[in-house]
Amino acid sequence: MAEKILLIDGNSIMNRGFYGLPLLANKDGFHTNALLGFFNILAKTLDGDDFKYLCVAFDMKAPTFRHKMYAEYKGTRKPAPSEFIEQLPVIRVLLKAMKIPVVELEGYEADDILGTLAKRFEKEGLLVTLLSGDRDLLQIASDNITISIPKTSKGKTETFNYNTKDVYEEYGVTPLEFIDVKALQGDTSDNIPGVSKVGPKTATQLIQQYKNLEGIYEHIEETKGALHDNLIKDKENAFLSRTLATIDINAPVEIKLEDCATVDFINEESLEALRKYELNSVIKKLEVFDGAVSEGVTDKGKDEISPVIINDKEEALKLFDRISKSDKIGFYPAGEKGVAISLSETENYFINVFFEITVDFLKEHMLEATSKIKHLCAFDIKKSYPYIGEYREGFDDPEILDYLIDPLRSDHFAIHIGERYLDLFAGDEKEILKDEVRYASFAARNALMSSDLLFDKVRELKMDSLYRDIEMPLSYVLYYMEKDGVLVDKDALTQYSEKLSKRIGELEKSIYHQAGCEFNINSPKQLGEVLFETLKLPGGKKTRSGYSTAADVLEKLSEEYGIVKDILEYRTYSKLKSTYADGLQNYIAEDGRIHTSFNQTITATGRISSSEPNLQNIPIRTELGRELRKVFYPKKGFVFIDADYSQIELRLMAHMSGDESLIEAYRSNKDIHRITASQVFNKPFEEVTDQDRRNAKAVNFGIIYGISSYGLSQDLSISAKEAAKYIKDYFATFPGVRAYIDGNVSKAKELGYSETLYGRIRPIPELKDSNFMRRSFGERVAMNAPIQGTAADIMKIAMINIFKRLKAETPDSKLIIQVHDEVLIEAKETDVEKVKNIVVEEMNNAASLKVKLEADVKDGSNWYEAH
DNA sequence: TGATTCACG
DNA sequence: ACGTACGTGAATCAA
Repeated sequence: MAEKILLIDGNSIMNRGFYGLPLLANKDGFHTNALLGFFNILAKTLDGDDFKYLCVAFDMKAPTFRHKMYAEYKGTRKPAPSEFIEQLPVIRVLLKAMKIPVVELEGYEADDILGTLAKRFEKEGLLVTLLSGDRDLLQIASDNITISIPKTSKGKTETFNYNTKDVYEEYGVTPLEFIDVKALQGDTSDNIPGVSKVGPKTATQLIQQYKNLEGIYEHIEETKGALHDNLIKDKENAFLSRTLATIDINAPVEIKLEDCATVDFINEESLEALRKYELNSVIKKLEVFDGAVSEGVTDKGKDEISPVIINDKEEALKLFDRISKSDKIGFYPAGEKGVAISLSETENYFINVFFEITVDFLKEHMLEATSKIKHLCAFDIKKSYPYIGEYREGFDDPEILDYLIDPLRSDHFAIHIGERYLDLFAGDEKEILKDEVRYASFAARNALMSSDLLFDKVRELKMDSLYRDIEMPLSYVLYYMEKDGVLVDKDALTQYSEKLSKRIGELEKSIYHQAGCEFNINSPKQLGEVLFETLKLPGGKKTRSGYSTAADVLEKLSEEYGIVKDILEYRTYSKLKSTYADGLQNYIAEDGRIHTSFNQTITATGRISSSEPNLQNIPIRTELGRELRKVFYPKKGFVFIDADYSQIELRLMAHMSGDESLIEAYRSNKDIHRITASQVFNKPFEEVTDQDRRNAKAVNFGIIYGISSYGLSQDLSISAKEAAKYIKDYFATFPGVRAYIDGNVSKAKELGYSETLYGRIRPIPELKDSNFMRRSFGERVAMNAPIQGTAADIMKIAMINIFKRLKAETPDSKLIIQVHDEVLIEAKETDVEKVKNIVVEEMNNAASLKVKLEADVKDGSNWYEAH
């Protein structure tokens, strides 16, 4: 069996990677999608074949200058985007670190280098695979040289392989004849003129008949008409084109075969470099290919953990004693299985739930043993509170720390922190998560080892106060809210569901009747076909998968077409049924209550999110949906108290911009949208119409979201021009607002992130993007994030204070739900007034701003009444 | 698994 | 000129 070598067209494969993957970036905002794509294709090619040798060739010319792949983009020679260019030097650095040989030659394209090497190594008896996105290389194909062309879309790579016969099957000519075909047809993007009016079909046919250019011109009389004339006229061009199209297989490449031996991709130097660009998946994918000739460095970073397993009560008690004498521990509970404890990098324990060691036993003794501990570190610390007691100074959660450092990431968990900060590679995350004991052990130890490191970073970013005074105390509040949960009336939910079912059945019938056929109304695809093809309603295509059937599209048609009206109603009803009426049932626990998760490390802006189930999107905007809130009710002897901030974001806009007119508008204590309308539209307050008010309200929202005339025009169903006028008038009225949001954008562009009043950061890599759409998105984010984020910060402060005071003053009353600017409390009937006062006071005083914060409060016997 | 749709702030 | 509002989570369909 002959030995195999893999030759790679570096620029071309980078290019495939770049356009095949979304614009990924590491946390510094440096784009990495071409790099990642390159290595994914490499790994896929290496997988399932056995290459002993490997080498990558690059063009020496600037990518803006003339190589075809950059010009593939529509004939005109667009310069490659900066996001791509910045990755080119990096791939060279990475390959060098990975000891993968790179060949570049002044004045030669990668094609020439690859062609030369392919032919040379073929002669030496090797089997050659040439990996490129460029079909020009097909002329090199032979029985021993395979041209491998990967196609990447949506992250998935498919590869097409060509040897002589494959080229023949697809193009009807041999690889060598392929050159002459191209000489005839030309290639505008490659500056190859070819022969006028000769395209792929004619070119192929001519070559099939006459073998090559010489053959054609020997039998030139056999050709007829315009083709004949063009062939004669462009004869010189044809031969010139062939020269241009021919890959040079005699380039002065000096690399020797032994230099191309694959040794170890993953070594200390490459590990560091790959991590810097956060290409961790690459490490995993490529290290498996090292093995054979590896020098043993690969295993160095491999993380194995073998905790001491404790099944014995006496042993457990001894460990609890050691814990109580420790200054610092890492902890992670594994549900019903036991707990993991880490005393140092190498002292790791797992206490099994076993025989007389029950979960309660563990809780009791852990509480005792940790009661005086100075420093306790735990991922997802909410889970640990049953074992470690109320939050206090000295508790750390690396997950929260990492979230503060970069809220855009979605991997703040133990395994990833190990990889990113501790150089510990535990292996496949999914595998580890299956083994709760193993995961808990990693989590306990990694928490212990990473917390200080992460805290230092947070302190450098000036978020230590945000962390200590807001996020950590809040984690305990959230733990309690989850634990307490909310009562939900299961029977009422069932009744509601049945009511919906009835109407859904009627609508179904009516829709089928009007459509003249039965179909799946829930399938946007089928629905689109029925509406726009069968029934031929106006309203064309929108998405790439077919017709858009979104509500805003259908609403335009609902006046005129009964079926559309029914469909919209059907949608509303089936949404209410599946997501809420039926969906919520599955979450009602033994105690009759729903215990949602309040997630603290998810959102980009600092808000909390709620899941399993999401209690932050319970319907309210329509009466039918709002009814659903009646199923949330307080336990006997209790009432619901609901408080929400009145326009907190707009008030923050007033405060943070310092705009005198807006501040004054708030101080006047009049309806803010009406007063905005009066000032922007230049009318006396009393003459403002309801339509004026609606428009002003939409503008106010737009301002907070990062206004654009188009967005506003969509919202108000007006032209972009009219919307632009509104915006212009708004900024003329409130010049301070404009200065402020412009300042936000330029500050964010400078820093790479935006910031809240309390120092929370949100990175915005899109601001550096060369793509207009993505960059504009970044700008809107820069306008919105400080406002939305500050509102979130303030609500968190209020929650902490409400929690404290309820505990001290009305301990039976509990904070149970938060919906961004609203909190719901299950309060003892006898405490109603007290609780109302506490909540309003703490919400209003959570921050002291240039305009007052105002919370509205209400009580009721269910959520419907209280809000 | 990703796209679409829609519930909330 | 480019094509859009900011932030979430769940259900469903169609690969």
